[in-house]
Amino acid sequence: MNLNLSPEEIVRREALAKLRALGIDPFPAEEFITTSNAEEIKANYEEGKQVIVAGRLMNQRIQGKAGFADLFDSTGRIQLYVNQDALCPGEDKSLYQDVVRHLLHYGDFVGVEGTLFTTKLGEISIHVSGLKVLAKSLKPLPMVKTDADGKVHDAFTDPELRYRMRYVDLVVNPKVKDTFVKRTKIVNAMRNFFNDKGYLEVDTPVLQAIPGGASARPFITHHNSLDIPMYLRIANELYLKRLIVGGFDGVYEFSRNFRNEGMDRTHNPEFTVMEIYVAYKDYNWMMNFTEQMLEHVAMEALGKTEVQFGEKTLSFKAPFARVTMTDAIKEYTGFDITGKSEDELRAKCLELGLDAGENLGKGKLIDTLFGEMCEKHYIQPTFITDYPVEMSPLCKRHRENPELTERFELMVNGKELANAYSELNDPIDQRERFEEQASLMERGDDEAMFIDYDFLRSLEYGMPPTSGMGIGVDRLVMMMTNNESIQEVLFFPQMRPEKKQEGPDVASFEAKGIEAHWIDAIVSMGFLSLDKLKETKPTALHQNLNQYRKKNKLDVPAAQLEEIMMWFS
RNA sequence: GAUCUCGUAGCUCAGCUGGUAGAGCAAUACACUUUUAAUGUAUGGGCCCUGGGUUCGAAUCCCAGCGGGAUCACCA
Repeated sequence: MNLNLSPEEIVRREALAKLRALGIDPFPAEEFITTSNAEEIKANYEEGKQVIVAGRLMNQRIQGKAGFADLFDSTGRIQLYVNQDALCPGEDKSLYQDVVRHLLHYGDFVGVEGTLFTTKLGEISIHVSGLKVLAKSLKPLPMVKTDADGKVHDAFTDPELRYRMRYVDLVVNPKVKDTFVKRTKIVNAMRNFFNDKGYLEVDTPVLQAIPGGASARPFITHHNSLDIPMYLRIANELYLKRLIVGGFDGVYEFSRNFRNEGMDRTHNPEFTVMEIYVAYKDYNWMMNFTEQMLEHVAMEALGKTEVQFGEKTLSFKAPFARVTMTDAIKEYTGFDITGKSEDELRAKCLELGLDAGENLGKGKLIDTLFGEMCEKHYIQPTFITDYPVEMSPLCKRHRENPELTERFELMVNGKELANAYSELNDPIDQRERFEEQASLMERGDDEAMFIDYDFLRSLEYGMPPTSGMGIGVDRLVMMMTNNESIQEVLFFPQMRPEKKQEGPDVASFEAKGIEAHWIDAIVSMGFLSLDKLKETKPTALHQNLNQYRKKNKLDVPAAQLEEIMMWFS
C-alpha cells in the first residue's frame, strides 16, 4: 500500500486492475486509426456519417442507461452520446455497465466509433457504437467547468502549479494552448518572411570560449578534454557577422541565449532572440524592413495589425514613428544633450533625481536620461535612433555626427523590442571601441564587453557594409498574445527545483523483517526510516503500535515488546 | 537582495475579535436512455506548509524557516 496516494488515485488504480480483469488492456500498444477529429466533424457535419475519433474523456454526464461526455482532442471538443443498447447490442452489457459507468474517469484517453447526429438542444454529437480504452489517467486533472454564460468555475490558476505542470495547464486551460500555437505561428511568419527574401537560416555555437556580442553575466561550464572554461552564449551577433565576412548576403538565426541574472516576469535565464544581418544595407533600410516584417507577422499570426495588449491597442501597421534619442530627451526633459560634457550630463541626471554615479560614462548617463524619462512614453511602435557612441561598441558611427551611432531600438509599450545597427565594419575603430569597453570595465561598468580578437581578425579581412537587427522573440510573443509575463509564453519557464518530499524508506524496515501492517503504522507515526525509528524508545513504540492496532481495528496479533526490541538491535 | 502578501480536502475557495474545520466541484454507492456547470439521495475524504513561542486552549496571535505571488533593485 502506497501511503502517498489520494483516495481518488486509489480508485483509479483499482479501476485499472478491474479493466485488466475484464480482459481490457488499459494501455494498449497498437495504433488506433481515426477517421476524423472534433474540428473536422463540426466543419463538415453530415447526419449519420460514420466517424472514428480519439481523445481525452472529460465531463461525463451519465444518466442511467445512457449518458453524455465530452471528448477533447487536439482540435477541440466533441460531444459523445453513449447508450447501453447501441454500445452493447448483445446480452453482455458490461462494456456499458462496468467500463463506461464505473471504470472510466475524467481525463482517460478513449477511442470512439459512431455516427453523427444533432441532439435536441442542437449540439453536434457522436452516437457511440464502439469504444476502446487507449490510456487510463491515474491522477485526476483539475476539474475546470465553463457555464452557459462562458464563466469559468474552479479554474486552475495557481501560477506555480501551472508552470511546473504545464502539461496539466495545457489540457485544462485552452487559452494557454492558444498562446503557444500563436508563438509558433509568429516564429514561422518571421522565418517565411526572411526565407522569401532569400536569407539563410544558420546555426552558430551555443557553447563559446568567449561570451561576446553583448554584456551580461554568462553561465560557465567546463570542457574536460580541452580543459578550458566554456560559456553558454549570451548572444550570437559576432558569429553571424563572421558569416557576412564569409560572403553570405543575409543570415539569420533564432538564438537561444543564456544570461546568469535575475528572473522576473520579463526575464528568464534562457530566452530567444532572432538576429538577422544583411550585407550592403544600413539602419534606415533595416527600419523599413523591420516594420514590414512586424506587420507581416501580425497579419500571419493574428490576422490583423491591431493588437490588444491589456487596456491598450498596439498597431503594428507600417510605417512606425521615428524619433532621434536627442529629440526624445529634449521632448521629455527639455534638455538638449548635443555637445554636452560628461559633467553637464551628470549634473542634469542628479537634478532630475536619477542615479548617476562616478562609474557612469557619458553614454551611460544619456542612457539613464532616456531610460528613466522617455522610454515609458513610447507605447505605439516607435524607432528611437542615433544612440551615443559609448553605448554601442559594435555600431558604426553616425555618418553626420561622430559622437552618435547609426543605431535604432524599436520601443513598443514602453519597452525595447528590437535593436539594430549599421554594423561597425572598420576593424581599427572596432578595436579602439573594444579597448574603451575594457577601460569602462576597469572603471566598474559591469555591462562592458569582453574583447574577441578572432572577431577583430575577421573584420580585418573585410566585412561589407551591413545592417543587423535583433528582436526579442519572447517579448514579441508576449505583446502579440496579450501576456504580461514571460513565463506565460515559455512552455517550461525556469523554476526553483521542486523540493523532493522525502518518502518513507520502506526497504530499511523490510530488511529488519518488520511486518507490512506495522510498517504502515510506523510510517503513519512519522518515522520515515529505521534510523529515525531507533531514536525513539522501544517501550513507547510498543504502546503506540498497539494503540494504532486498536484504533484501526487491525486483524493481527498485538505487538510483543520482545519482537520490537529485535528491531532496535 | 529589500518590502508587502499568500500557503486550509484532488481542484476552486470560506473559516470575523483564539474554543482542535466548512461549501461547491471531483470520488464512492443507488436512481434516471437527448444531457450540457445534468439532477436527486446517501457516504467517505484534512500533519489547516514546517518548526518554535504566547495561552487552560492556535488554522486563527507572535517569531523563524520553506515555497509561491506582487512591487522595487539588478538585467542594453
